[in-house]
Amino acid sequence: MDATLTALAEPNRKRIVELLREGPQPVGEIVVKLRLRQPQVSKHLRVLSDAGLVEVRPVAQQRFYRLRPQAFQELASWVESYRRIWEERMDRFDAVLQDLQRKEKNHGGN
Amino acid sequence: MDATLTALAEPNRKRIVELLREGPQPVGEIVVKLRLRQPQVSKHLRVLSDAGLVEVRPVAQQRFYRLRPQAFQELASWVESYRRIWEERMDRFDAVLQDLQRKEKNHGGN
DNA sequence: CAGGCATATGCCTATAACGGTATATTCGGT
DNA sequence: ACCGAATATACCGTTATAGGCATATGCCTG
Repeated sequence: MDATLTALAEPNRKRIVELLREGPQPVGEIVVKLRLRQPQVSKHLRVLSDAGLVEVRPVAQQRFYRLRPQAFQELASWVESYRRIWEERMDRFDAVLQDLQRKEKNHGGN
Repeated sequence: MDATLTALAEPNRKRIVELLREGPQPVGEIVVKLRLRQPQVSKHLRVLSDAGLVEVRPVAQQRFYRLRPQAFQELASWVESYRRIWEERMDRFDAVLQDLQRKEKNHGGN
């Protein structure tokens, strides 16, 4: 998860990922479509690959990269774990705070 | 979205976010629970705040931070946009590749 | 209004990571 | 076996960012 987030945080890497949504692509095509230098693309793909976000399939001397569904499932379920945050009525901020205050005063703090 | 991902990519920042899942906390409590120095916590909170991931509410000289539901909703829906990736049968990697190859050969490539 | 908390900010240093260019590697075709 | 295409790796310089420490700011209490 950590690696996933780090990988996606880099703008060009995120662009690559978004491009790959269209389907598997060889490195050279990514280079052209995103106007990046080939070595940078290879490096970014390396990071994405280490993070488990993409995988490769060699075809002749080309290497096709595609997204790895599993990584996105995991990311999705991590984000889901925050669902309660926004489903529980969170606009009661002040009420919650007053609660906390009260508890502190009562028994000398947590 | 970019800012969101960058913010979450930093390990200590992610820790803060996960801690805040338990509810709003003043800076000092985060400092203690996560064993970080106060200035770093303030700085990380600044970044999280700029990214819209958290918001503050001052109470006396304390400042309570809490997660901002909206940010997580947006993150969730970004991840959701990848759902088709894993719902479409993606194990047909090779088939897809053969398709691509064919097209290239036929009309001199895209 | 002085003193003390809680938090934020400024400045510095170190390190990680990106981009650039050159080069190595792998594989297919002749 | 050699050559060229596609991709990966190595090395370098630069920059962004995190951590550390000192200090400023805001607010409550006596």
